[in-house]
Amino acid sequence: MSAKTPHHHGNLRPALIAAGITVLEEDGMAGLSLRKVAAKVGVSHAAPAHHFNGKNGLLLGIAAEGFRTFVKLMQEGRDTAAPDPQAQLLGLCHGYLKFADEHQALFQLIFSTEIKNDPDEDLRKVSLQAFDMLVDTCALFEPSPQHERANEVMIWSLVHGYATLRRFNRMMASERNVVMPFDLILPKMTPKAPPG
Amino acid sequence: MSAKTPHHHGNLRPALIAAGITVLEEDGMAGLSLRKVAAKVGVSHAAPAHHFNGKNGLLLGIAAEGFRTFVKLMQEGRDTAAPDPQAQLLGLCHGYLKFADEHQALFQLIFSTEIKNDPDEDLRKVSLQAFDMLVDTCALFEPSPQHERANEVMIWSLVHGYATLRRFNRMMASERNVVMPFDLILPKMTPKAPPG
DNA sequence: TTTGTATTTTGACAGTGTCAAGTTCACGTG
DNA sequence: CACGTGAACTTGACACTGTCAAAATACAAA
Repeated sequence: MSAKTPHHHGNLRPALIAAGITVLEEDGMAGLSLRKVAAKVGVSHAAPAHHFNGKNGLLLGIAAEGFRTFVKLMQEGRDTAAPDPQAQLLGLCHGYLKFADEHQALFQLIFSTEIKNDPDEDLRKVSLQAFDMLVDTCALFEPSPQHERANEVMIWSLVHGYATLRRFNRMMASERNVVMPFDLILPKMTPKAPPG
Repeated sequence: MSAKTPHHHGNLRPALIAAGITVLEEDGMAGLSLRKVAAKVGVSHAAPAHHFNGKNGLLLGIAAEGFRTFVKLMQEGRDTAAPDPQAQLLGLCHGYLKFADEHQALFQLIFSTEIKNDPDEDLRKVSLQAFDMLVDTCALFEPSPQHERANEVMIWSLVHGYATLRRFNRMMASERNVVMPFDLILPKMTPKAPPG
């Protein structure tokens, strides 16, 4: 249980994840290598593989960390919004879009199939946390008469697709730039309790 | 202009793209390498790089081909649907989802930022073609009073997000599997001409 | 045939992930 | 205090990757 610097470096795991995120945001997914991360932290080239059981493990660790800031931004979006359901939902979505904008590589990574999701309980836990935020916010509204979860699926699909579309549109850099304020395409749902 | 087998192999470019797609759908993005594609076609390891100006070029070629079958499936979705606007839009979306389901790696590739979009005119052209299909189908409906393109953006966001969400949900394999028929979350829009 | 040009091959290089074997350190037990 | 014992890390090697320059090949035109 002692938490003093144990060996040459110390607690490598979090340092490697942090360095990995830095490399990812600087050089993108293609520039992320175990050896570069190792060099950035100042350890030998094979050290990361030992801690994460291969590159996939490092990606899992980075993705879990990415989900954490994802959840954090969505929470901040809600916290800074008015308490009525519509504003809460809009705030959540703004946090979602902020994450997609400011952490493009992480956003792509956490929704990527490049990672083989081993029984990494941490990642699954924090990803369900993100989904829970959405479910909780949608619970402020009347459920769709057609399907109990239709609201969640619709909102998540909308915001996720919109975030990806914006990225893609910017990437293609066509003259047809159709990005618009997100609340313009948010559907109307009836809140459970009147806003006051 | 002569199209006889010119050299050792012949028209390598399309063969390499086809092999690349095969490798991609079998081994995923991680297993796709220039050398493997070259071996599959039966040429030397450096031949692909010459035709595509590096790996990124091959990815551009594969992505363009992916967009073509993407457009094809959406077109088929419309063709096999009733002529009224709602059925046409639903058919288009079913083609969209079919592509995402049956060509997962391609779907991920064409919406990925891993590709540096050089002035590859072919890719941009065919990607705009896909967007046009959506615009044309949405043109069967009254435009949103708030913004001229709100319908397109909303529909594309919805269907794209839904496709990704399904993939992600399946990947995470949580007990919370919320996939449902897509038409349940399609918003109501008023068609321009009465269906008949 | 000769020339010319596009196509393909060959060989080399640095960088990658992974594995096996070694080294170094902290720590608990005698 | 000496001593192992095990975890953290290093070292060295291997196969594989993308890229490049130079050579060899094949076809078209003259």
